Amino acid sequence: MTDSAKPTLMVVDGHSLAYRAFFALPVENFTTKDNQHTNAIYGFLSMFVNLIKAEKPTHLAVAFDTSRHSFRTDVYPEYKATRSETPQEFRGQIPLLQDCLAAMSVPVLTKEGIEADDILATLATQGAQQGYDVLVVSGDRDTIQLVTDDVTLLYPSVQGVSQLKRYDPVTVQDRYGVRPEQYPDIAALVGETSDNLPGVPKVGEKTAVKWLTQFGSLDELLERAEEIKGVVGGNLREHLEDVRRNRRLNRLLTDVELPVAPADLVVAPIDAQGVRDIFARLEFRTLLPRVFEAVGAGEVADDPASAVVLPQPVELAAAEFATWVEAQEGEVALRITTQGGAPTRVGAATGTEVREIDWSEAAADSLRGWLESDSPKVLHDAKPQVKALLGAGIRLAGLAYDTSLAGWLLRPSFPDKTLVDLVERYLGEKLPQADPSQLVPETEGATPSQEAWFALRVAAALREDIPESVARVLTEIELPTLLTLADMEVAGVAVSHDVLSGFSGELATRADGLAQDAFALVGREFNLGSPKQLQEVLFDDLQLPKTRKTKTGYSTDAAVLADLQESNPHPFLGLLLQHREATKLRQIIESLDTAIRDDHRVHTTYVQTGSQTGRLSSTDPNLQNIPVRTEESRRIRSAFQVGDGYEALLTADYSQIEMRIMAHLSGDEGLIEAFNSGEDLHRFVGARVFGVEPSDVTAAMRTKVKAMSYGLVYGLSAFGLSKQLRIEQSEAKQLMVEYFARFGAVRDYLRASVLKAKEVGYTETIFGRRRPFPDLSSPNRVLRENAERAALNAPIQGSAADIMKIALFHIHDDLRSEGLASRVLLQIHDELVVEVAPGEWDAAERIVRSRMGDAAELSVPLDVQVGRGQDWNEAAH
DNA sequence: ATGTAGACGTA
DNA sequence: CGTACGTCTACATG
Repeated sequence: MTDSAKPTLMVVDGHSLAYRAFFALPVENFTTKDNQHTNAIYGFLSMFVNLIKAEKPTHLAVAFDTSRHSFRTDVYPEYKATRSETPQEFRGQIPLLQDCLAAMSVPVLTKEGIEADDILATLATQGAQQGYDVLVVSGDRDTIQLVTDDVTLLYPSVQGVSQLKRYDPVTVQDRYGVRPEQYPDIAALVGETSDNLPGVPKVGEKTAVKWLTQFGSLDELLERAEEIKGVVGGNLREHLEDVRRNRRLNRLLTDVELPVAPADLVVAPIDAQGVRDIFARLEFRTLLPRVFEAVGAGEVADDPASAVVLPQPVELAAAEFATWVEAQEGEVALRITTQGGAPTRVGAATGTEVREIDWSEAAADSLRGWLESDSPKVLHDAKPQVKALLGAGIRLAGLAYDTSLAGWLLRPSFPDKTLVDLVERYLGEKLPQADPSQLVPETEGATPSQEAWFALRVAAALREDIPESVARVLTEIELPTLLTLADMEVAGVAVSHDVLSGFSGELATRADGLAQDAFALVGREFNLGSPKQLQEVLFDDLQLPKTRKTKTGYSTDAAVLADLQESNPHPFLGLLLQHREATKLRQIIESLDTAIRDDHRVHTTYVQTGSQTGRLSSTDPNLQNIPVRTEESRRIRSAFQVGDGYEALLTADYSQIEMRIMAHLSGDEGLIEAFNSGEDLHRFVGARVFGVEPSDVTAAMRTKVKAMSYGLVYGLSAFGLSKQLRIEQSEAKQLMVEYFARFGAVRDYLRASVLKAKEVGYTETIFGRRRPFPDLSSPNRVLRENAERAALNAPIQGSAADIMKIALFHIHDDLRSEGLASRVLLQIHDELVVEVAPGEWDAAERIVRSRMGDAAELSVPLDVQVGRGQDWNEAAH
């Protein structure tokens, strides 16, 4: 019925609709891993994008209440007073919802002391006067009064938030029996319980409509109230003032002063990256394409790129290509495409020109000199390219910049690691990509040299944004580490298939036996590996008490099973735990075994941008989580063996590096003394905390202070400590008090460090690596406290990561520069595994000890433990 | 085929 | 209600 020539203004009551969504959607399904509830946000946005898609408004705004206080509460303090407190879980979602809307370029309107519906009423009135078709979207019945021929109300039906009922003057008349502008008269007579506005007793909608029809208007009715007979007549006469008050309060303001007019609310292009970022944080996946679809691809603000003119690649012969790159004065960007780990093409770029060639023997020969020279080169994600060159016998040097690492250092929390992402974020352009789903792509992807050209420009943009200290972390730590990691990945580590498969067979037999015993106990067979089926068995068949709740049911993890075993001993529990252990070990062994390559070695990939703190991560397979805790699991480590042509494995690990960093950063004299005394740390701390001689520290005391010390680094609470140690919360609290009485500077440092982070918005390691923490000032308590713990940990874990990286590449470089064949194979956060060539043990040990010990100048020594063996397990002692 | 939840391995 | 990771299985989606 809308006149397509007229613009459509849609105004939405964000508060009331989000509130309905909050109750409509089960919170279990809408909680992020950080425990942020998102049901109201999701429900609102879901409905919102449907609306935009269906109604295609040309102008758009969402209004929110500021607080419960408004001019209505000034007039009538009891207004809405009976409403229960809006839950914190709901209120916390509103700022995030507003962030989403901001990213979608939707104006968010609020005004102190004014309710959202008054803003709606004002805009609707103005819009209708100015020739718009107006759509009011609200869950508050009072907005019915706004309906006219030009103003339509969309009101959520009882079925749910996604169903909106459309009210025009005819529908209102049909449903309520009065014209829209009379609806407040009915509401005034009937009253509104939810707003704590009592009406006339015994008067409902029917009576109210009858009276209004009979008298023509509310004023007339109140004037001639004497004419109404019976009990209700009496009631009306007794409540005249209430009705007048109700009518005053339910009249929406149409003259609120706003900073915007309808014309200012024209639909704007969305901030595509901003929407991606916040949706990623809220863990919305399916919503993203819906938003983009609703706003229409043409409306997305990341388009202007098509206007960028790409330099056209010039294909050269190998010798000419080498001459060209060698002739360049400044940095040259480089992009080596690979297939199966071998180079296929090479592209090079300066700011204005691009050149490329196919990879070939001739190309390798011509380019070797330049590639191995110090001439500065800029790459995006250099490591796989460095590895491909190593495979071709070329060792890349002169690595001046890696845009992937730089992007990560600047924003470690964002997953935009591809060049496409960086081009979009830092250049606001689109890197042309061929559609991989099409055999004959409609759009040409960028060529290698064009990608290099983009990388060079991204590097320039990143250099603008990156603070000095972070830039130094890139050039002085990350880039040399990258080259070291490439060598480590290429080297791999020898793993014995025979050791693994023997163990795997044993475990399989054992797991089978345990499963059969368990089935016999329960009286039926089921899948022990299914948490769902397991719950039935534990809580229905065996009638064990319910445990800790999870999103989908009750937990069956090892900790709660151990608790259950204590409170309700049952032989099934023991079998289950043993079965879990056996199958877990077997699964680790299997995945390791399938990762063994033809050279009998396992080649992991270190993800240098894989953490937010500066640590590495390891994938395909992950060699940083090989079991070690139990005697049995260490058999897996004995499968990691010294390779052919080498003499021994050397392991070197930092002892208590995080506590040492804490001692250094806090300057706590007690802790510094502990490390300088040479005494066992936990014994020393235990002696101080419990006021006994170090020799009198019992095992129990040591366990307690050890847990406390480690917990400190993670922001542990008395609650967490009591749980971990299985002691009373009061005792944990007391332990913390005693601990801090002796080591107070530690607490002072931790407090000050979080406070500083809140002030500047980021944390910093000893070497200047930064991690942003926007959530430290979040009004949402869960988000804020999570951020506080992470912020407390980040400088400590991050500094340890920095120190290890520095030691790692120095060891790597020293081994090479001394012409040794020994090589570093693995890094497990605070441990290195080195494969030592015959006759090189002493040299290797010397280099490892000195480089690890001297990696940083702290106020306490960096202690390094070195072990030697034929396999990883043996070398660990 | 792809994604999520629960569980669990490491520092 | 302790930080940082990766990977497996089962199971629910498409």
